[in-house]
Amino acid sequence: MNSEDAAHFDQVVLPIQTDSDVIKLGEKNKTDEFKKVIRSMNLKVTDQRLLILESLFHCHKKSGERHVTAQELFEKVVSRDGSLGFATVYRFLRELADNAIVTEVRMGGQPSRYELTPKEHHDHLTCTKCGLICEFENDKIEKIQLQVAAHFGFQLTGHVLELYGVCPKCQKKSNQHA
Amino acid sequence: MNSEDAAHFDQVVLPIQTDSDVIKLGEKNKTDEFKKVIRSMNLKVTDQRLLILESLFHCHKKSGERHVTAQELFEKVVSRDGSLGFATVYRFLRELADNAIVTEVRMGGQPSRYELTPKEHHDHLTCTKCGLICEFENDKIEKIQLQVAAHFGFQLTGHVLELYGVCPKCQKKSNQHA
DNA sequence: CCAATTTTGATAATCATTATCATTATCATT
DNA sequence: AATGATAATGATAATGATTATCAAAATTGG
Repeated sequence: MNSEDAAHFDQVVLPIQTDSDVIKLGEKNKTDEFKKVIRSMNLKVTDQRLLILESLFHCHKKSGERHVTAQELFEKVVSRDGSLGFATVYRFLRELADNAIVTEVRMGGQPSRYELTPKEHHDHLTCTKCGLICEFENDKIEKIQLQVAAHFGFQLTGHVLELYGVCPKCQKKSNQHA
Repeated sequence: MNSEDAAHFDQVVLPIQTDSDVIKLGEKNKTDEFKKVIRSMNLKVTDQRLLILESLFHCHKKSGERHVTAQELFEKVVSRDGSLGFATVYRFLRELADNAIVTEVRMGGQPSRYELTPKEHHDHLTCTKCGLICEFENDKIEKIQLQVAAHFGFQLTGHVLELYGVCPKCQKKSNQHA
């Protein structure tokens, strides 16, 4: 059930947004690009991995689905290849995260979400009720961080800023219940 | 293979203000104070809960142990009362967190850590070489965070800001080696 | 002290994630 | 194209943190 499904993925071709993609795709042969990505991690190219990358990339273009859980991704992928095991998805996602191709967002209590690593750094605002993630970026915060580090004599190498709150939808819900 | 990471992760070195505690203790009768805290949550006073609060407070005073996991706290507490079940610790910690008496810090993948909620919020600046943690606090960042949340219609409930860098000592070390 | 209500502790259940391992697939080299 | 060394897969069991369950024990207002 492996190699002949290649044609099968091709119907997923969508317009490409070049803003923040790590994986740059030529119009014609994205499969070749995905293969390069996989080889760049010193891994072997398999149909499963291509399918997973394909799905990830597909999500990446839809603004509401940019941060996927392993389960969600697994479901997407299984609908196209029913024999693909979820362990494969988890394993490959970890590999991708280790190689900084995807970024893992861990929100305590809720399952990790993954996104294709964007070129431009951004932080996250996460809903603690439903897991919705909004991305934002704020120059002022970045600058102050540098100042803080400097104040302690630190050489800043990275940071994690995660805001937690309740999204508008969930606020409405809890108001109704009350 | 996890517990030693946790230990070195938690060595907080900088300014610790014990007067900013939520629980104000008279020198003599802290038990009475703990009872008030418990009753303020509409819960009944039990020996277990007193012991847990006692232990939490004890940790709070030692700079290296401010952020405890439920397991760590359970172990401390069990050494004093062998019959105390860990479910009780988890339950009570959640109760305390719901009532904002303790603050839960969830760091992706790792078990939640709890600390007595300090009046003044602080963030962490962590050395990636030696694990040194400096606490800091910055009003500007806090305000911007509120603005960001408001912009998305979120009701902000918490945040994690972790800066990563190399501390002065480790900078010197790596200079010597080079 | 008593009765109504909580709390406790032992245990089982969840849920996300990992590890295991026999089977199958990949790919550099024939 | 065939081979074989190595890596990947998928089914399943294992793990680890946290929750739920529930009978027995403890608390507290009256």
